[in-house]
Order: sequence, then structure tokens, then C-alpha cells
Amino acid sequence: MAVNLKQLAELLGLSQTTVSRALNGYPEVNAETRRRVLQAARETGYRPNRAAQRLATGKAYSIGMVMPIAPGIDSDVHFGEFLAGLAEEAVKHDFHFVLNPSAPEDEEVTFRRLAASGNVDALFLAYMRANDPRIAMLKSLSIPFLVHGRSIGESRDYPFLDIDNTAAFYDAARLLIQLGHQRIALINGPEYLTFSIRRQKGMLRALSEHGLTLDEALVQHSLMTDEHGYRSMQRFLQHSQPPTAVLCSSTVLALGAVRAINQAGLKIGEDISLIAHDDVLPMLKPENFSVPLTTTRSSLRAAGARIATRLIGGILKRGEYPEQELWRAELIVRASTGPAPQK
Amino acid sequence: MAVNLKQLAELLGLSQTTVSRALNGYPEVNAETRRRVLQAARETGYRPNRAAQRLATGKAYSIGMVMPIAPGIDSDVHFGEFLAGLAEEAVKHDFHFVLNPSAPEDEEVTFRRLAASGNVDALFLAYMRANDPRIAMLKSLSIPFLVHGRSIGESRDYPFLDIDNTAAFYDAARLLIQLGHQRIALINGPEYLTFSIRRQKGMLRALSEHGLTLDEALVQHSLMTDEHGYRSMQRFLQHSQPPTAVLCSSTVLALGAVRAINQAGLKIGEDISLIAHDDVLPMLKPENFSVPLTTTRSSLRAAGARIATRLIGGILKRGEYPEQELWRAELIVRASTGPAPQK
DNA sequence: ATTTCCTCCCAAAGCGCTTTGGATATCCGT
DNA sequence: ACGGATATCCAAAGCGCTTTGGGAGGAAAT
Repeated sequence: MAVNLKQLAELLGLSQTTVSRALNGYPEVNAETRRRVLQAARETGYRPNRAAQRLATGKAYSIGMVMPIAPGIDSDVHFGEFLAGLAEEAVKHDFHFVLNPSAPEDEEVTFRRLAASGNVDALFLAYMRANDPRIAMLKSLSIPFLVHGRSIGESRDYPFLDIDNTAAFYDAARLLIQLGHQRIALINGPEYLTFSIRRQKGMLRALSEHGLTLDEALVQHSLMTDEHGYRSMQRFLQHSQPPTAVLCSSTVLALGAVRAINQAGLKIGEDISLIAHDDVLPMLKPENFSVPLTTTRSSLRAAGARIATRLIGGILKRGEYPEQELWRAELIVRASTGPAPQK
Repeated sequence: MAVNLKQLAELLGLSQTTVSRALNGYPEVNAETRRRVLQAARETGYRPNRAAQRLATGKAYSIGMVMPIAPGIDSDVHFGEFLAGLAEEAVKHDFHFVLNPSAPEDEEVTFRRLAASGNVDALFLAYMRANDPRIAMLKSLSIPFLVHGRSIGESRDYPFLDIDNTAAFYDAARLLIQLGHQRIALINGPEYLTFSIRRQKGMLRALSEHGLTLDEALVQHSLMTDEHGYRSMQRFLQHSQPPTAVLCSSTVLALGAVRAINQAGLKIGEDISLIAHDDVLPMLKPENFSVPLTTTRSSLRAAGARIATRLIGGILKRGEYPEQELWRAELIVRASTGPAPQK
């Protein structure tokens, strides 16, 4: 059924060399010949044998991923969504994955082994922290890599894809301030992750630009689960001066926060405003909340797909991709934000 | 640095053939020779080139997995945990993954493509439903596969790994009945998944053996999130005759249920007893609940690892594995269960 | 008219392994 | 002592692709 290069070449009355070159876009082949080859390939459904390509080129055609198994990361809902994007794109190009579950303390060893194994052409890195030691390590490893997120405090000379978390939460906070809110709380992700740090920074900037400050009692860091969102919100509401608005680092956190708010008998968008960051989890759409949520939106799945594209493109040397990308999150206003209540 | 077969053979003064055979356990090689070969392989750190093996044997040395991207599955916390087990084991044997995200309606096409691609030696299947059409399809595909869970209503002649959900919830329900509970509720997973069906069945059996029945109003099916657990429990508590005990299909559901119970001012283990199924999520330990949870326990990660082992073992033809395994969940009693309250 | 230079194509080597089809040597029974 | 097992090893082919090192033929340059 499946044809191979040899058969295809025979069929066309050409040599394997020429067919291979035509298929792989090398210049030394006549335009008309290339057209014929491509057409024949299409008609016969020719698919190059990856094992043979791997052997011949020395490339692995697969990308390695160290899957952190620290509590609260591997089982994170956000992880599955990101992975789906990555995998979706990889499959299109017939790329494989080497998933390497690893506890944080073993990560360095895992990375080295993976890079040395020859089983992967590129590595992927996520869950960035401030002064993350892994990027220096990866630079020394002489294997291409791509970072999801950015470190802080490191030089910026490494390829990454990140969203502009600072700007996102700056925008969100500014909107709340413009609506008259003065006491704004923050339910953030884990404090050691850079996206959390940057979101807080963006929020702080907006506040200070308007002469406001951030009350430490109105900041909570935690794993991004429903339950933690609930508890954080509850704590805020018990404060002698509860906030009139809250920023949430995830719609998952917001889910809990909303519950706490409802339970306290407050009305979202009136008594208290809420903006959450929306990773576009198919399971949890902000427009389906009982009071539709104002969000800063950036699709996690799309980020996964983009990372796969860049990684694969780099390996295949097809096209040029920017080394660094910073996506802007969209601020989408729905019903959960409203003017600050009058005292 | 890395030696290949040829070099290793030269080093030993043997032919590649002999070395290869010694390494792969073929009989026609002298015991002493084999010892020497194995030792040399160890000392030089010889690792066979997978691409070459793939080309020579036609095996892919990788296992395919269709990752369901239906809402509430891919982003499920349980998914990441299971995947970690699978990946952990695969990495040990230098096996790759081909993750294929696919919407349910495209699954059949995806499976066929995957099987035909030659990129995988075996397929893995999960999230089983009653009369699941996928198993008949896979049987027709002439590629080994392994099912996590079991279908219902299909003939049983396919390889699977499942836990005895019926027995688990039978045991759990029986314990509650022995403690004097008469009105027992169930917070279950999605109703179309077989584990949910079986758990309910087990519970029903225990009830009917003691002349009790299951009030339909005391059964809830939903995605296994905190939030759904909360809502389900709330609904039960609003009932004119609320239950005195509850079974939960996941500790994640239990998390929400506990919150609803606390909120109602009831004491767990006294006013209301609770047993949850514990998948051993590292993030959510039943012993860390404010009132430690009685559970039926079976590690999801271990199941993932076992499935990888069986799949890989089958491909490599190393050792024999049972075709079908049914794991027994352990019933672990903690403080969340107590005698039924006196009226 | 001869040389040089492209353009376009090909034969063959090689990637590192497995496997087929012997070869050689030893040992057996008769 | 001799044909036939048996045990142990090897040379070489082959998996399906990429890539090196030409080579033929025509256009351009001298």
C-alpha cells in the first residue's frame, strides 16, 4: 500500500536523489520536474519513513519535555490544556514527544540525560521562576530550547514565548481604578512563578500611577484551584475594609472567588467587581459564569501550538521565527465589572 | 563518545551479528561470550540507536494515545496524574509518545490514521463508556491496544486494566450501612463513563442486600471538579430528608462536598459520614483534609505506569503479562466515617 | 571553435541496526 | 573412521532515507 521513495522514483522515471531533493525543496531541480514529483507524491500518498529519515539525518524529529511532578503542577488543569495545543501541532508535523516526568530536584539531571540521549532535537521549558537556573543550564547544553514564559533577573538572550502579564494586569487594574475602585485585591498564582510576579507588578504600577497602594492583606498567592480561590476571597471579605474589586490570575481561581462572594450575599459587578485572567480553558468559559466575567484573555492552547510550531520550524529550518514573542492579552469587559459602590 | 554496535564488536573482536544477538538474548551465543558482551556494553555505556532499530525492525518503539479534548476531560486533574505514570514508565524504556488530541467525533479517524501511520506499535484507550464502539474498532485495526477501564455490554475479550469499581463502592457502602446509615447519597462522575456506572452498581448491591434502596434524588453525576462536588452536596442538604452519609467518586468532588457540609454547620464523621474514592493525587491527600477522609484507594499514576509496562512488554515480547487485570481498591477508614446519628 | 560555467540529474555510499544464510568446529553414534 | 547433529560464530544484505561527488548537455564566454 504505502509507497516508499524508491518506488516513487521508479514510477516517475527519476532517481531517488532527485525525488528526495524535489520533495525537500532543494534548488537543483527543475521547476517542472518538482511539480511532477510533488503531484505524484500527493497522488500516491507518499509519506517518508521517519525512522529512515532519523537515521539518515541524525535528527530525532521529536521534542523533549520535562513534565514537572511537583504537587500542584502536573495535575494542574492548565497543564492539560497547554499540552493539548503542543501535541496538536506536533502531530501535524509527525513529531513525537518525549515526556519526562521529573521532580524539581532531579530536573537538571533529567535535562542533561534527555539532551545527551539524542532522542530529542529540542527542549521545552515552562513554569519559569525568577532567576531560574534552568535557562543557564540549557544554554550550556548545546541543544535548542524554547521557554514558555520568561525568567526575571536573567539576561534576556534566550528564545521565549510569553504573554505580557505586566501589561495585562496593568490594563485590568487601570480599568478598575477608572471605575472608581480604590481597594483592589489580588488572588494570584504561586509566588515563585514569574507570571505571578509580573501580574502583581502590572497591578502595582497602575495603582501607583493613580496614587494608590496595594494593601498586603489583599494579596494571596496559591495554587490555581477553585478551592484556593474560594479561601482567598473569603479572607478578603473578612477584612475590616474589604476590597471593592479583585483581580484573579485564573478563571479557576475566579470560580472559587465567585462562590465566596455569592455566599457573602454580595452582588458581582455591583458590590464587588472581578476581573480574571482567562486562559481559554474549554471547560470554564467566563461568559458562562452566572455573572459573565470581565477577563484578560490569552489562549493557553494557542501558546502551546505556537511553541510547537517554533520548535519544529527551528529543527526543520523552515522559515524564520522571531526569537522572542510577547503576546498581548486582550481585556474583555463583561458584566463582572462595574463602578465602585458609593460608601 | 557514544559507541555504536560496530565499534563495540570491534572492541570485543566479535562480529556485529554476535554482539547484537548477545545483547538481545538470542540463544545461539556462548554463555561466556554473552557475559563479555554485556559487560563491555555496560562499561562503554553502549546504547543502541533507536532510529536504526526502528528502521531495521519496523517497530516504532512508541505508543499512541488519543487525548480526548472534550470539555472536562483533557483539562481534568486526573488526566495529568495518569499521564505522569504512563510517561515515567515509557521513558525508562526509551519509548516515545504520540499524543493525538482529538475531539470525540473525530476519534475514529484519528485512531485509524494513527494505526496506519506506522508511527506507533500500540494504542491506548481510556475514558470507557458503556457499549463503547471504540473497542470493536480497535479490534479491527490489527494493532495491539490496551484499555484503561472496561466497557459494559461488550464481550470481554480484549486486554484491559481496571479497578474493581463495583467492589470498591460495594465495600464502602456496606461499611456505611454497618455503621447504621440508611440514607446514603452518591456524588458520581459523568454518567456515561463506566466507572461511574459500576460504582453506582456496587453501591446499589450493598443497599439492596440490606433491604435498602437508593433515592434518585440522592444521586448526582457531574464532571469531577470541586465546584460540582459542592453543588451536589448542597442539593442533597436541601432535601427534606438529607442523607446521613455520602459516597464521592473522587477526592476532588469530596473537597467541594466537605465545603458544603461545613457551610451547613454539620460535622463530618458525626452528623454526616463521607467516603471518597482516592486516586492518590499528590495534590490532594485525604489524610490532610480537616477531617481525614475515609477512602477507597487506588493510585492512578500506578495504573498509568502499569499500562505502559504492559504495552511496552507486549511490543518487546519480554515476559508475559495477563491480558486482563482488575485491581482491588483498598478501603481505608479514617475520621470522616462514624455511626449514623440518632434521630 | 574551444573552453568555462550553469543547470539538472544520477549512482552510490552511508546512517546503525537486525536478520538471513551460511561457515567452521566439535561431538555423537555406529 | 565417517556422515550427521549441534553449538557458535560471521559476512553481507537490507531497512528507507539523505547526501556526496560527479557527469551530461547546453548556454555563455573567450
